Amino acid sequence: MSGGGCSIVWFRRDLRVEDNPALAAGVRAGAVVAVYIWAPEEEGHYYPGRVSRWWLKQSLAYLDSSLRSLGTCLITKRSTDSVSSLLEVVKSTGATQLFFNHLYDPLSLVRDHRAKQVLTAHGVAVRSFNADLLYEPWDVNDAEGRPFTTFAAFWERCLSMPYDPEAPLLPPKRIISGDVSRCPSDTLIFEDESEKGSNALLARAWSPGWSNADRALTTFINGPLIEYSKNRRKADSATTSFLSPHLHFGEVSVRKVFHLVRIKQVLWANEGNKAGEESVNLFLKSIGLREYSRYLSFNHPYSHEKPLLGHLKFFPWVVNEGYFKAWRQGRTGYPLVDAGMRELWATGWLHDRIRVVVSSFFVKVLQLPWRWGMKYFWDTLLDADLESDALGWQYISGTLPDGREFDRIDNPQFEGYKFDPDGEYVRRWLPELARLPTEWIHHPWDAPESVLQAAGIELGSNYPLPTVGINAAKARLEQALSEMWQLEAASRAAIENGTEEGLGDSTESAPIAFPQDIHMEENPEPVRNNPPNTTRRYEDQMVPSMTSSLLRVEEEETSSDLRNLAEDSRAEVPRNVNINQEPRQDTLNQGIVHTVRTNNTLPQFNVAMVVGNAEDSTAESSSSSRRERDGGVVPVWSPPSSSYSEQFIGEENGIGASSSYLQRHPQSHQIMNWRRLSQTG
DNA sequence: ATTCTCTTTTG
DNA sequence: AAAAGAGAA
Repeated sequence: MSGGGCSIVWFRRDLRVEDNPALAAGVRAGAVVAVYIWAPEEEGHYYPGRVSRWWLKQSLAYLDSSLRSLGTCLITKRSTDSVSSLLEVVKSTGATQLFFNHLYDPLSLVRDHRAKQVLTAHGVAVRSFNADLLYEPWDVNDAEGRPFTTFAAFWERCLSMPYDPEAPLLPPKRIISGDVSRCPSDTLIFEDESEKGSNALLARAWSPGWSNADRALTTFINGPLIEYSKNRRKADSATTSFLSPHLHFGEVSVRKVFHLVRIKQVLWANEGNKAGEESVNLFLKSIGLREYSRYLSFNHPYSHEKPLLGHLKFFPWVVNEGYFKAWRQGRTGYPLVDAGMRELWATGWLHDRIRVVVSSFFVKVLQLPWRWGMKYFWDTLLDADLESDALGWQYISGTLPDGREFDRIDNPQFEGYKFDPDGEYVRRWLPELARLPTEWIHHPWDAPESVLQAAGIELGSNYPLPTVGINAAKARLEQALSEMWQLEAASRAAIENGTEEGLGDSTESAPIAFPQDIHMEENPEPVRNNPPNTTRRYEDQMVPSMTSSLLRVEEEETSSDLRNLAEDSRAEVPRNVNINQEPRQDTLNQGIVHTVRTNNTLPQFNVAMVVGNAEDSTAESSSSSRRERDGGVVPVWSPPSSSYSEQFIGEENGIGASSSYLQRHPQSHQIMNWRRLSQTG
């Protein structure tokens, strides 16, 4: 086919052979070298947690064997710098092209852009594709062409785009292997000795790998999907799709999920199956939230460390590592929260509802800094995903325009009876409460002494009393808010007087650091799903360490480099390049629709486009390639041009904030509420 | 029809 | 927590 050397297909979080545009492009172009580069130091703080690494290991092995059955193998490289490793692979294989699929987290955006620059400079043709989303972030804009800032509007737009998401690609029938005789694989180490025991148990519950993902998808769509809406509020039932870890690593493509679900949707709509339709809409909405997390991360690349709305800048967070520890250990004294936290630690999994419960408790009752909680989720979740993690915690913390109101405190006792009405979930994960009657199971502190005695519970020793009472939390929240207002007023006055510039900024832009030396007792035997009659005392509950033991010192440099880079640059400011589009000829089924879109002006916001290697593009378009529109485009960051805070937070005083995010949401509910509150308080 | 109450939803 | 919706009186 295309002359010259082979192409590298760079796998990242697209560990599948089906509907993988980068792989398809490589196969079309001739011989393929499939590469995975393990460079966790590049992730800085966000070195993947134990269970996430376990999954990755399995998934890579699976991908390797799939590739082998197709005629090639997966080359694995251990690296501290992905781009240099790519160059080495280029040198040792004589590759002339590089294909990969887009990622949207801030680190990847920077790294992938560099990869493109460096390899292009070395004469390698680089092309990248959309494999992770229904629509590229820069394709979804409001009527004025600006990115959406609320989920509902975003998702509505996605569902009414003038062209459908791409139909999934079939897996290649066979792959011609490039010459890898001079490109040996490194052995990748994903777990240390202390982790092996715990990891062994994960395999009982989960099967990573793309065809397992496929099976999970089919099972879900043909089974629980129709009941999704009815069952979604049960903390405990196995009615979710369980697709999130598969989706995180790209073992199954969202586009495939979307298409299969849509088929059901049409079917049920025809049958007039109301419940089915509602279920589909709800499930698609959760897919939409995943899309939105990428969208947000792309448009606001600091959303994993900075609040999108800056109005909490002066909030006096409770920096109390004791609270943090109690939360992690599942010893807050609120049964639903504790059950959730123990399930999380034991299994790496939590139902979405319970994620909301425990994180809301964290932010509103304990009033701990949300990034701690976010980091802990990152460290412990099997489906840990930076973009979703950030979206979730920002939503809970009320720093999104459409997030939860900040002064809303959810009461875990009431939520307990809502999501776990019979207390079964609590009994499973808190064996010490197993004998408590349902009447008291979600608020043992109210139970009569005789009841507690009969259940073998001694509050304060057996099971803790509430760490913070709900009423105390409410009081403290009010007080903290008025404190915040005072601080803000002071800061505003200072700025108006011109005496002070960066007071506020320094507060918020030096975010409260992660606790450094929280090393907990690591228990070699992981806590399993304890049968209710086991009498395990809470002291036995093990807790993971916050800082990964695998982090090395040299990494500090890497990560701080990256952080500096991140701090100085900001996303966007498009210099829009019109992209080379001839109307696509879709070999499958959507050719006509696409002409519409190609005539539309291309995105002018948020992303600078780089036209792909010209020679390559033409070669592609002359063949009947279906994904050529993605092929030439790599999202690119423009060089640093202004400080972060102007762009993303916007100074509340309005100075020079014409384009500020906050100003686009002047009616932000939080602020209204606080004004009211501070007058009374 | 109108108000009141209970339920559901809220990213 | 608050608002919107559904259903009852």
